[in-house]
Amino acid sequence: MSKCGRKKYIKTNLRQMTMETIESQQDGSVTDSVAESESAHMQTQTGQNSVPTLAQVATIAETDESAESEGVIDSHKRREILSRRPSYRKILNELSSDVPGVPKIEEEKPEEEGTPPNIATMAVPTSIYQTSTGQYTATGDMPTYQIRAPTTALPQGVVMAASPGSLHSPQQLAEEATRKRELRLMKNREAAKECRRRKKEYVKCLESRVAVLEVQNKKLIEELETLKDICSPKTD
DNA sequence: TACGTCCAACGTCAAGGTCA
DNA sequence: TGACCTTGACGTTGGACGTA
Repeated sequence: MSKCGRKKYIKTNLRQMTMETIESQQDGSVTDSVAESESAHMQTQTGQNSVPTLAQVATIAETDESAESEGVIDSHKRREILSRRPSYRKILNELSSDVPGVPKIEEEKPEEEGTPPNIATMAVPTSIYQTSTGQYTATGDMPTYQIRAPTTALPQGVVMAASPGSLHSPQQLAEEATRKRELRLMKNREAAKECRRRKKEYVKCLESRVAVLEVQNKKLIEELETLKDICSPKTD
């Protein structure tokens, strides 16, 4: 790890520890604005009760504090409380059905739909890079890393097509497990990218909606003032 | 120019959600 | 019910930018 990288690693850990300390002392309030908007949205738009609101989170946290004398919320518990929310696509699509003008997050690209599921849909990057930590990335913007050429012309998933019943030796089973893991990681990699893209789109949409609502609010206030002026009796 | 800081993006893990 | 999907959390990285 480079010096800068190590420094950032230490800094990140310190920041994380600091955040945990702060959060444990803030009545369980959430500092993440995205999570805040999502929770608030969940309460107002979908009406689902599976995800606690901010107030509920705070209440739960306070209850925990009373239970734990030190007042330190277990990070795992917080994670359980805050972890699950509906997908951005779902939230936004529900929102768009309620409010005209709110764009929907589009479904998967047609080119992906045109391919068979699972194995054949695996998108294999043209260039796969291996980082210094052994990670792989397909961004293509890291020239300092050596290019790791694909071992075969076919996606790895194609090899996965072999039926498990044909595997006998422990070595074959191990290879199969490794391939399954690599396939899962690759799929999850792509899913994470897509998820982040949706999240950005979702946040943009919320921001634009805030702007629209602010304008509407301003207009209504002005209208109210005008009506007040009209309706109020003249004193002189 | 070296260094520090911030930020965006990434890969991975874990856990809840969804669906056949 | 198991396989797969989705997404928050975490750790890591590189680039941009300010500063001494």
